[in-house]
Amino acid sequence: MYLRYLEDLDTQGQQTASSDELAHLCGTTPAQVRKDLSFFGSFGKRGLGYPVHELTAHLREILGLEREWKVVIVGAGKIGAALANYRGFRQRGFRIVGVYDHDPSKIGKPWGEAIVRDMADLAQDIQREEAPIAVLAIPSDDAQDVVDRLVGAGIRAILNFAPAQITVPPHVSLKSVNMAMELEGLSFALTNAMGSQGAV
Amino acid sequence: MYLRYLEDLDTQGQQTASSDELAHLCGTTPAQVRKDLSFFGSFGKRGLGYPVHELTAHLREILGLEREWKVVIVGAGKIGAALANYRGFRQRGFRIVGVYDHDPSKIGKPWGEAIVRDMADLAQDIQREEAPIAVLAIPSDDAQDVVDRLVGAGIRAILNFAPAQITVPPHVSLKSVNMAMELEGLSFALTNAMGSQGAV
DNA sequence: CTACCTTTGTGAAGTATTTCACAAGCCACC
DNA sequence: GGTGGCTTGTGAAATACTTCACAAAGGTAG
Repeated sequence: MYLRYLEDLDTQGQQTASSDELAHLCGTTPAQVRKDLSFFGSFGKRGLGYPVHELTAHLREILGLEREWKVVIVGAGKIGAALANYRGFRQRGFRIVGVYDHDPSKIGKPWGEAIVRDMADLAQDIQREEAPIAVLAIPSDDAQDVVDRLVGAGIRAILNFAPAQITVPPHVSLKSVNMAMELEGLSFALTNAMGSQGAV
Repeated sequence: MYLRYLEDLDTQGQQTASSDELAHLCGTTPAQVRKDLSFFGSFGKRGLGYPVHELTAHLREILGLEREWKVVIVGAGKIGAALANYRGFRQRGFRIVGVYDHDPSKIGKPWGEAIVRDMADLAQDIQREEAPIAVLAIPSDDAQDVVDRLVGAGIRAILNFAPAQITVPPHVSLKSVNMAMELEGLSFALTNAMGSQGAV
């Protein structure tokens, strides 16, 4: 989060930013900003603040964004399309090297810059291309199945959009986004605590 | 999260579930399950576990899912399409009453069961339909602008997919999902702590 | 009806996270 | 080169969250 705002400040030509300013931008507190950043090192100058450009570079390094990550998208539906279209991925060094589906009516058809490939080839393609990250945009029923295949093929990280609890071995990183649950959280906020809380 | 698995168990006809079982399904601990549920009341029977069907109803009530929520989608792009297509929303009581865009080439065209409307009409439509929830699926640049208009029209909750920090007055609930940040989290997990952590 | 097995609900203990508060350091100005 | 106004970095205090552990039930079998 800090990185995004620092990049904005950087393109605006701002030289330094105080923890107070960053806190305001990110919706947190100055003390939190300082503690967070101090975990990785001592980047600021007392009396001045943090050097925007330099800190940006540091954070990109810390997050591993200096290299390019190859990503495969599994599931050529609407969510997959939205993700493939999203410029932010490429800007941040994530290159989509393949899109997969098992629907014969989709396989072989062009899809953005890529062509939809058969999910049956997924495992060997991952090994050949050595893509470490997969984005899962398929129905829940197939999710764990596909995950197991991805893990077998040597995937290292999975971003899951299927509303299912999936399990992976400890050496694989997993992050799940569940849009229905997000809306339910809002429903809860509206039902209770009416008018008492803001951002949740 | 508990609700989703309880609904599964319910359709499978299971009568009761122990905190241990729920913990396993949800990837947490039995003590955590009990503490979480006890916050809202005392639903279980000692020696037996929790009554699946009854607890499901309780949770739906607590989350405010017994009523129907009207939702407008702002932005008729790929993300908007993915969301509108998502059956889970309707199943959970979220009814999409309108889709808006400011692109003249999209306005008036059919879009799923709805027709894309002009964003200029957004404010008055919200007031007329009294939709309390908006899903924001538009580019970041316009996000805060549109949010301000939504707030002015009396929106009560916003689910934001634009990768921008937006601010709302305290009586409006806000939840943001940022897909680039999720991937960056995975990049971090892969760069550091190689092979030491699992799900993040 | 009693003994025993199971599982909840919950204070207390243990961790983790956030906030406080202030010494140390940097800059600018005189 | 000293003085004063800022701002960081960081131990310590405060707060929040998770886990432990066990008394208080509920059920069952004999």
